[in-house]
Amino acid sequence: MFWYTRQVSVGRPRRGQRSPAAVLPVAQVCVDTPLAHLDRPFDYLVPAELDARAVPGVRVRVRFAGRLVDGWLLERAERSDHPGQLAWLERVVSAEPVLSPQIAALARAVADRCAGTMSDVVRLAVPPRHARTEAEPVGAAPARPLRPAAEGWGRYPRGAAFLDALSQSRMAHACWQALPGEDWPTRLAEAAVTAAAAGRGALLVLPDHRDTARVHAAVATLAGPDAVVTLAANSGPAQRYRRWLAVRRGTVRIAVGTRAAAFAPVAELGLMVLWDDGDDLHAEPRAPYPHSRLVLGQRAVLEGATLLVAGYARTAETQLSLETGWAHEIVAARDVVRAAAPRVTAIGEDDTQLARDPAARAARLPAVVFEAARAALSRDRPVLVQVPRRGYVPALACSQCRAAARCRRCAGPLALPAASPASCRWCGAVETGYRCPACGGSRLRATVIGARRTAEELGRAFPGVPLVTSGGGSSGGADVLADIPPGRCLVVATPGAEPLSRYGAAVLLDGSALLARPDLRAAEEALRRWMAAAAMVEPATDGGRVVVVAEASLAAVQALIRWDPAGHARAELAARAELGFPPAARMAALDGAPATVASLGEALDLPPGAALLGPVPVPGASPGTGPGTGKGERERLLVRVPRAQGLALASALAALQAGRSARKLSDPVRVQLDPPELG
DNA sequence: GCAATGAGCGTC
DNA sequence: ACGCTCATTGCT
Repeated sequence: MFWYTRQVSVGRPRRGQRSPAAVLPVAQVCVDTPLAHLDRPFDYLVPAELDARAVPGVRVRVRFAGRLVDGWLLERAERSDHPGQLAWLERVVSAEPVLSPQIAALARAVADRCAGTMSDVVRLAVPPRHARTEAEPVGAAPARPLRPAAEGWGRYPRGAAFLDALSQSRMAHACWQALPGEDWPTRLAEAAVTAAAAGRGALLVLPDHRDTARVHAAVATLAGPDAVVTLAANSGPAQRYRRWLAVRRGTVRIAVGTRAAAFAPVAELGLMVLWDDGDDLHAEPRAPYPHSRLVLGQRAVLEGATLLVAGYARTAETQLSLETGWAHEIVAARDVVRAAAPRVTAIGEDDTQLARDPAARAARLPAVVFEAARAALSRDRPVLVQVPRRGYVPALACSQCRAAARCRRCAGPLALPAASPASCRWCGAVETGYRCPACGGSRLRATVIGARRTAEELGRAFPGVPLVTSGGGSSGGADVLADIPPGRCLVVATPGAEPLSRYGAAVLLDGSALLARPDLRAAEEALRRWMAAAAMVEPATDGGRVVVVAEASLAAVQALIRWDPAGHARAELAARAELGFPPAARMAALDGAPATVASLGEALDLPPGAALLGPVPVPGASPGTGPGTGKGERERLLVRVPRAQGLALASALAALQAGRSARKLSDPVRVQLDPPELG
């Protein structure tokens, strides 16, 4: 029961004059505080003079524990359940309702699933205000576009039905495996414009700016340049806010962007697209670490919009959504896939069958690689060479016979930490006098550097052919080549930095580096990157060839050869179910100081079926060497529960964090649900 | 026995 | 960073 009592003005006599709004005098406010135990709405009295502007969604200033803090007005109410006296709403920062009821509900749902706080999620969802931009006149909503023809979806048996569902605003969650060589930006644009033609909004979330630009261009081609905006953090605060406002105000119906755009307040949302959900750029690095897949999945449930998860490859998570019946698949028939795919050949790491050509022989090129490249160049086609990204720990091999170098003590892989002697990655033993057990050679070479060198050697085998490189620098993608000159050319690129082209052949040299990663997703990730590169190669019928340097017996290699992303995802999901790993189970990683982590087990009120694993050293933080040791040492406790207990696990972890923040424990514990990297 | 002072805590 | 509670202190 709420009773208005005139505030006794202690020290602030000027405030005594305020009176509350006549109707709905209570404002429920989400206060912007980092404290987990305060993650709930707080009630404030709306003074009569703020009545008109204090609408749900506006930014407000309130007095909270004495200090003025930011907040978001969630709802107006007739009364409060708070037994004490209410404080006044101090200020409505702007009239713009930036946190719509839909996005507020989404932020709450995402926070609940990630064991995070609503204000943390709202800060990810709502861009910083830019007052001058807010005051600019609002544009008129453009006319509805016409439903596009979209014949391109005809190659997929359920494609037409999917577009029909969109045009009738029926929900139809789907997972689409694009054919090799598919003009996927145009297909996605067709889907988005189909939704827009039905009067609904569309939101397309892509891993990086290059993909975003391609989809933006495809939508603009179909529906005009005013029909679409790109929401990007790299375009300056004014422009960023202006575009975001255009989406919120319904001036633009189609929005594209990277992971922050997953929260974009698109009006009357009908379609959401997530492209290449296996790309780790979709994982938000800021607390509470929501993945775009989770955000869009929650929105699909809350807002009744269709979610389309699309890519060449398929993740185990997406496979699970198919197997539970939540989504249906849109895939081409086997013979259509075969007709579109290049011919894929796998050669082992130690394949010593060198080419007969003298130049290729001098460059130590395997015959298959040389032949594939030569054939493509003779058809005046570019050749793509995919090399590992920087940052992978290079493994060592005998420089003479290329046999993998192994530790004498434990047979673990030898590696070369920066400016130090070779040592074992498993037991740490230092190897000084290496002798190859296969050929007696005494010199080592780094296989990853060797791959890069192979790319150079490839160039030497084809004198006179232009050689360009893309990616691989430390400048964070600034050295990525968008296009390449037409005609014959050798292109050396790191995964994700491949210039757009129709290649005659591709050589995938990063196989061993990718597959050797001690990560649960290594195989899935390798296949995803290989398919992204191989999809740019001409079909086998036109002579397109792909050579992957990896053992043909590996499942990921087989899936590439047969171009079978669905089969690989099925096997991956089955394997994870067997091991009790996500997405078959739900896991949480709790990172903190060793003493703290050790005590977390008892502090948790875990749901039934929960298991604790570890503690283990936090992956990525190399133990024993480097400056990151000592007091900064961190350990990780893993908690695993059956999938059905995911929400219960998250709420137990939120309660843990609330308890810690209430007790003012400064020593932080990082909680991450279904962490993307699992040793 | 009780006011004056200060530390701790919740936060509307 | 404010205002509340509650414990301690010091004086009558």
